[in-house]
Amino acid sequence: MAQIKPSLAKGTRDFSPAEMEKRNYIFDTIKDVFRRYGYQEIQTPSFENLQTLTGKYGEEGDKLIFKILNSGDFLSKVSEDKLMERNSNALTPLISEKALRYDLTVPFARYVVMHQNDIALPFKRFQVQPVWRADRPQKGRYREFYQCDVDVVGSESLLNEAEFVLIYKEALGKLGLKDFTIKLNNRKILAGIAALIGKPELLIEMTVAIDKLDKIGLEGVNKELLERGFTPADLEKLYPVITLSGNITEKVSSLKKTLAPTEIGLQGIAEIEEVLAYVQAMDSGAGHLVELDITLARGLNYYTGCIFEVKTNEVQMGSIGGGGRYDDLTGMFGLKGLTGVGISFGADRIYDVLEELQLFPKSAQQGTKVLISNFDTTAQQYALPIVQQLRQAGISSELYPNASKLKKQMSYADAKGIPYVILIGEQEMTGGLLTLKDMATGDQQSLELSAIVERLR
RNA sequence: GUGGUUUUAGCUCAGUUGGUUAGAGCGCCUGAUUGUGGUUCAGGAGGUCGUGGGUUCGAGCCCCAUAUUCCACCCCA
Repeated sequence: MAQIKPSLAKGTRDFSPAEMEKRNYIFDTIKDVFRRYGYQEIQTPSFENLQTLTGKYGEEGDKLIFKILNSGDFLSKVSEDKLMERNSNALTPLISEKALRYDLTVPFARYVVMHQNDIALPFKRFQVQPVWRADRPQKGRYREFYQCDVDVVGSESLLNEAEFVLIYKEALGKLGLKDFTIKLNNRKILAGIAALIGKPELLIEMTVAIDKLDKIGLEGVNKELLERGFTPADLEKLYPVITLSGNITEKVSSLKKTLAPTEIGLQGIAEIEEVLAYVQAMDSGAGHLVELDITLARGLNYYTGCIFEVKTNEVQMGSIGGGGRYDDLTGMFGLKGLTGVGISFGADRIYDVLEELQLFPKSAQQGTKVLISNFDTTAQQYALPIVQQLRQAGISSELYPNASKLKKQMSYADAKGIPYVILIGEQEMTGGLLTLKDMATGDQQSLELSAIVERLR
């Protein structure tokens, strides 16, 4: 067989042992918080029927879905005309019926509809799995990455939203992040603003434009709004909203006045206030993390109420989490009137942030505690029951599998960061005591196995 | 999808106007030490210069294509 140069597919990475230790530390920390808030884990398949995924993420999102070619001679069933048209978009559904999941929320909605008779509402689930996006990779952006989602369906209470704020606070705090902001907004406020101008149909255009405020400034936003179908008179009305400033209470009271003519806008503000009140009642220290940011839009089309986004202020990085309420996601699968709300942690970005800030604890690297040397076949035979006894005593142990030079075995222990080595040779086997070497200090002493177990446990 | 950028030893990187045999540090292997790693010393291996074309007497260096890395858009975790 012809040799091929080994390489990774664009936007993917291998995770070596040291990286997996750190990744698992992140996953374990986040999952632990999820469980303590009463969420249970599920998993769904890596790929779904293409139909399940398309049309949920907006036009841009749909383009980023990785499609899977049908099996067999998939072109034989396609008509000559379709092939000659050379129209990829028209051809795709004919040759692809499956796709890699793009996020965890839509598969979850599908899951809820399919298992509606088995689950008790409100249903609180979490899910930690990889998702795939055919995006162009760059810093903090991969084509395969893990999301840690928590969602609850079947409860319209804003207590859920408030708990998500606390989950963010707790999980990110446990991971060592000190300075981060949980941005909060509500789609109803955005709808209210659009209604105020009298152009509810331009809601999406409006949010996309004002979302860029911190990037392109007020003038840039105005320019973009004009390009997207708004008039100078509209900009006049938008001005006080876009340039909203002050602390969260000031923003709320200012918005109340501006949005007074629109019922939906007032409703959005009321929801924000309620969430904040819950947060305050549960943890008075969490309120300062929350910021009302009415320029926060979030692309995913299915959000209808509160929306979240989390940014770290310690390093330059895109959002490390986001989420929101969706009132009718299950409706697309035939189950109407079921509301849901959830958030997501971007594990890979959090990893990059922790790495940059050097926040991984030493204990995130727990490997083999003791290596037993291998002198020759006799010593190996002698060591077999010993290594098992150590393992049964809960001590991570390994017996070097070959009678290589001791120098090589010691180097192995050193390279792998194994803190202790047990030497078993002629002397030890006749004397009945084992030699325990502490790799950090270089000290050696002769001990009985029971004493070694005591010491290493 | 658009524009730019990167690619040379296992890793991080030098490499002059296009000119003999492509370098360094770290790592790796061997020995000093046949029962001892991490330090020290001596020696050694390892490269189709991302890939495919082209220009040239001659290409790591110039041109074209392509892949890849990172960055800015777009969008997002």
